[in-house]
Amino acid sequence: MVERVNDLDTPERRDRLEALAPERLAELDTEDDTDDDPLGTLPNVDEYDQIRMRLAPNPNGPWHLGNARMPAVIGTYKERYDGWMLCRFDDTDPETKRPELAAYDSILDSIAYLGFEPDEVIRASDRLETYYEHARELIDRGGAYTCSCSAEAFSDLKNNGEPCPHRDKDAALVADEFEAMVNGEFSAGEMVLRARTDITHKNPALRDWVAFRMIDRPHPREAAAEFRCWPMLDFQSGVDDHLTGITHIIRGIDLQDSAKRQQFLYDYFDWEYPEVLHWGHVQIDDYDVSMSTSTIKALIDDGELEGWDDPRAPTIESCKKRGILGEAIVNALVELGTSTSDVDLAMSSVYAQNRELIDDETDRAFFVRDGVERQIVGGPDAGNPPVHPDHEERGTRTIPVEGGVLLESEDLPANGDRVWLKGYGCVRHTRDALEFTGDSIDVVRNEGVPVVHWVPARDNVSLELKTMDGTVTGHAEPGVQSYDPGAELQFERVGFIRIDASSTPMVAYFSHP
RNA sequence: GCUCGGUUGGUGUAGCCCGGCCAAUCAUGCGGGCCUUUCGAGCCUGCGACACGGGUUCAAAUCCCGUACCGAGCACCA
Repeated sequence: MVERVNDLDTPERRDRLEALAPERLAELDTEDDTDDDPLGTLPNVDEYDQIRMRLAPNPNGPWHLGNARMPAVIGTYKERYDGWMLCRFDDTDPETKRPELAAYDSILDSIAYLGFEPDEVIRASDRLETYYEHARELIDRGGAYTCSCSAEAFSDLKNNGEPCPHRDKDAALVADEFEAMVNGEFSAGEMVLRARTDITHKNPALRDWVAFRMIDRPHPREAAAEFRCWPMLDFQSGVDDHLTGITHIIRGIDLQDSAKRQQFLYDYFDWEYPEVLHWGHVQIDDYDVSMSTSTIKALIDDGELEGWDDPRAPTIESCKKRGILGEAIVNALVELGTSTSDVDLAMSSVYAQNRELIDDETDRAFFVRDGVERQIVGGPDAGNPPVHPDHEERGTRTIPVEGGVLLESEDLPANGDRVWLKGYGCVRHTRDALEFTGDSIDVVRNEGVPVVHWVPARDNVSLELKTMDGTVTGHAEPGVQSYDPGAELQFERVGFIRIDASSTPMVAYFSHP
């Protein structure tokens, strides 16, 4: 029987199924409604009235493209499920990953550039009292103890699955010592509060982790500068996720054990842990600079990069300068999905997305790098290429040839050969000039005459083009002068660019081919 | 050392939970062709992948075991 079914082809099976069980066929047909984004569905969405997610950036510097993945994916899910999105600054380390005051705003700016707006913004450093209250509650429930072991001494015990002497401390003493921590009566390293998990747990990463520690250096935010007793990420984030009603957490595989650690906390408090997804690290091709906040910062400090918006830096600010839309970045990042394995983001994918978004609206212009000058002999006074080849209604540009033209040296034909100056006509290279031939466009179609871009030798605009490989100087056609900073153009046969400054020379950033 | 996770074409991804519509999706990339006064867009077309070995099964990308490789955690970082 099974073999006979296997022998049927798909339409035959459908026919048989329709005859036997039409309702099952309808089910099959509706199973593949797909969304317009490539992300998978979130787990158990039906169990929640509202999907609530959070971005949890550490404000220790401006964002790079990897950081953008969080708002790109979470923001996309928010839109799909009509959910709620929190931006929570996890700024609880004034020492090792010290927050940078300017980063709070710059991160919010980057999120906005990507096209998203958090429904609420909070800072962990505003919430210390809340964490203290929960720590007291945890101590009351027997879930934590103060410990004055050195990090090394505790690590040795822990690795052998042995408790430290402080583990069975009297609850009242724990409470007192914790208040002393809160009051700043200890210095860094002298005392911590540990979560009591399972000191013999087979995974050593979960054994009695630190919940609070002392930090001597004041927090850079004035409002938080007086505190010395700071929660660790697992405690702070665990409490906040519950209090803000987060239903779905998405975070990196480096935090794979976090949920397991925090589960002990949730058990003590009798809370329900949110759904959690982990994704791998993102690497990026095409850049020589690694996608790491600290690396980029170091290169800027050393003068290797001009700043966070240097086109060689894989940052959001640099993309913005280059005219790469936030939407293009988001589309490319969303395409990466949320797999747990490490992924490479191909910049060609970002470029393809951006091209699709801006191509139709972007005016065309000529830009000649390292120009070779030649006089034009005979022929009209000016060329008139279209503003956009697909939109005749947008008109034409007027580019004079009086006084000669500049061609890219590679485009200058050999003596005696012809070349078609785009928007002007066919010319022949004779000794030291270009003679207008009056040939029709058929010579391009049938005889293989190359088509090249050009600019007037005199009436042109000097322009510096900043690219990932350094700055290129050259000359643009006169009309480029009239574009304001922020405008995007396509330099024909060169690529898309964004005008950055109307100075002399003008400054533009190269977007992509 | 202990623990946890991963491996689908050049890149990314879908499918895996619930084995059969999978001779494996879509995008990007690269190659051809058409069109074209761009190296852009559009249209047509081609290239190219289930890490390896066993097992279960009528049937395995999908389930199980092992191997290899990659990654992560075992911080008083996030």
